[in-house]
Amino acid sequence: MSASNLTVTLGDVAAAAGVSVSTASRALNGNAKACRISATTADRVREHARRLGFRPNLLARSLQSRRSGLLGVVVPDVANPFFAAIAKEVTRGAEEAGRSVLLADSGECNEREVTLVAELQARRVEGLVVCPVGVDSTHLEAANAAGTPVVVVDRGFRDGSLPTVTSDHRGGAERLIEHLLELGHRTIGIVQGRPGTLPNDDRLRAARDALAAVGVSIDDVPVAGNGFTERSGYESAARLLADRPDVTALFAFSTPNAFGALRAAAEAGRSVPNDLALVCFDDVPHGEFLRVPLTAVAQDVRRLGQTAAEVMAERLETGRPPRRRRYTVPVRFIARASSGGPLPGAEPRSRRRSSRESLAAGAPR
Amino acid sequence: MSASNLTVTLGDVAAAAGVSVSTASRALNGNAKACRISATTADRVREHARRLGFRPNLLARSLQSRRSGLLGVVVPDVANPFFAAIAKEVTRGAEEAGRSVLLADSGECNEREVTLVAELQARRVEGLVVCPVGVDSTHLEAANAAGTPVVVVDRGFRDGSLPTVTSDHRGGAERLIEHLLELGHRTIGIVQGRPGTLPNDDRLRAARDALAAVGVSIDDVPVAGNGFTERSGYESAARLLADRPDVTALFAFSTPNAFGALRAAAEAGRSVPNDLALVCFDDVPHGEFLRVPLTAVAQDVRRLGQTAAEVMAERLETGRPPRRRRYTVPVRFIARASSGGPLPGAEPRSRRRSSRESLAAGAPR
DNA sequence: CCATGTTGCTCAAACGTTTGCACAAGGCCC
DNA sequence: GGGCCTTGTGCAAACGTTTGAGCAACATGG
Repeated sequence: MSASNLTVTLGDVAAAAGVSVSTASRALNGNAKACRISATTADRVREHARRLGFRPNLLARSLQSRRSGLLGVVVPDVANPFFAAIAKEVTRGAEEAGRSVLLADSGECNEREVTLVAELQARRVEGLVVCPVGVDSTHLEAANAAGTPVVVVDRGFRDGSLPTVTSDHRGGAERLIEHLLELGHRTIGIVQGRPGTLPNDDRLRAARDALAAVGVSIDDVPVAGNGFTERSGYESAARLLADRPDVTALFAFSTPNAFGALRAAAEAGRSVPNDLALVCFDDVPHGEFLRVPLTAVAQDVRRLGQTAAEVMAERLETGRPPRRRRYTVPVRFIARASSGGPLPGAEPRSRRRSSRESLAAGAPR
Repeated sequence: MSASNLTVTLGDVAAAAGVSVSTASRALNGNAKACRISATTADRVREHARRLGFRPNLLARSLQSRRSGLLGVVVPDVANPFFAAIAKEVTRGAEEAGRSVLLADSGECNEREVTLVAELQARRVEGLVVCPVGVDSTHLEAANAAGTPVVVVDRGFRDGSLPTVTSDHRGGAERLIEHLLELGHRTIGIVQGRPGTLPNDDRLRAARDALAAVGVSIDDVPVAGNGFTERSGYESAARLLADRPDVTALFAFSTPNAFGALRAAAEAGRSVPNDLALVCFDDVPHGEFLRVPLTAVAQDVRRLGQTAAEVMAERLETGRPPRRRRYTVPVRFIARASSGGPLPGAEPRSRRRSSRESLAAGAPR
């Protein structure tokens, strides 16, 4: 009998209860006391609302209150577990604050991202959490300037004013290179992701710096790759291994990159880790069940999402600009089998700093 | 100069152009011709709109047109790649139809699902695509009856009227059991997911039927498990292996279940596939790189999502009830190493029907 | 018995659009 | 030169809420 009926309006409830619309509104919105609605009237209104299955129209409410209760989330690929996890945490945060999430998928296309952001603005989202494609930020800067707070996650922009949440790309890359150096590697091929994006370039720079610190010239660091995909990983690793047969280790910038490299290595007749060490940025779920468990640096995806949600929440609640411009989430180094043991004939380097290591290859947790 | 400004209203544009709001509205909405707005006026209005950075307020538009342009999507866990993929395809479909997606995460909690559906209805979504927790469907039936078309994906309900898109759970389970039977297995332990859900129960029934067809009594089919999680897989497999040392094969109902079973097997001192065969429903990405590549039945997740999107699109476009009540998406059987070779001493059964097999273990694609 | 305060409610404007209808001006026909 | 169609535009209502201001009725205090 009290099945919800979306066509019942506040007016209908008011009429049924024999009061005016305004009284009905106040009675239902809890602040009955403050608005001096008698308890009996309030009860009567509520009773009729229930009976008619009244559902307030949030569109109307939003229009009137100028608060849509909507948060826009834009990611390059929802199906990618990385972004899915971020979306999840942001959604959770938004819902805690009573907001709903409008999710959009840019498909790694900057133009689409621009369109989507405009669309979300048109829907009057109160804020935007964006994992940008990373090419251009003018639309995001514009939205931010126009009063829609923007928080950027993962891929950021070197300059500009947008608060940005990222993993510690530099620290992670440095850690992996140091690991390889300790094992005696000096000629390390880099299977990079999408050049020009902040995560990629930060990792690349950190890797080069770490190598330069032990005297490896920048020209002795072969680099290839043009995307975070398996295909790019495969092609660039194949090229790298063909051009520079002297590389003893590969550093892949993503797990798909690493899987591609793994295939390329197999086809080049180099077995991992015996003939070639492999490390990668980003961990793979169930990594311990892989034939060659991958030494990796794991990003704390949930914390990335949570941090973004928090930064956004604070901006929305206080109305202030964000405290900081950059929020860096630590990564976790996990040594597994793919990096192998020390190179024969290499004197192991001493570690410069300590760091909590994780379990070894394939150990059940 | 033409930076978008969300506070600029149609009224401002009209005033700037020296026309009435209605004229401005008609000029901007393209139907200028049909509404007999002169070309010069239309241009002038557009020019001023551009200059002022006018962005129509979609909330107002939605309210007036009674079409929110919103589609609600509810899944139990966005971070799960399976649901993320579904969300992606549905999002894509919605955007093609000019709608945006409101995404909600029920966290496998039925109560939460109920709340979320209500919330989405309050926002006047035009349709709901739901991967339900699967316990109860009254709220979904109610929404559907109240005029918000509902399409159910993955977990459905045995009765009721909601159009439902699922994988061919029965066919997949049957195929895996037949595979094991061919290899000579007769005592097959079932590591099930969440009992009571349609995918689980369909798979279970099909498995039992397939076994019964070759004379294995239902009492000789050990079953354990209470969730699609790794933990449940681990615990139930451990129990199964302890209680019934005679099982020669396990059928896990999800990849997490399978990983759990793998750990349990290792701890029980049984190596896969030599001492124990293992097959599972659901494929794992990069399955060929696993130490023990898993024989599996892969769901076509994208097609699940696409089908849901299509069914919803047709319902929304035509306004008709769905053509069918059940849409079944075929699965793909993939033989890999985890099911091992024929049992020693077993006469291999002949296949009853043919089916396209996929590549063998670990083959590069 | 009048000023004052409190209680309980209604009126009406506003949020930013869309859209049916009316209306003025001009051209055309007879 | 009056009727009529066409063209271009404006008025005002509507969508379903919220909310400030106003107004009776009644109690209170002097």
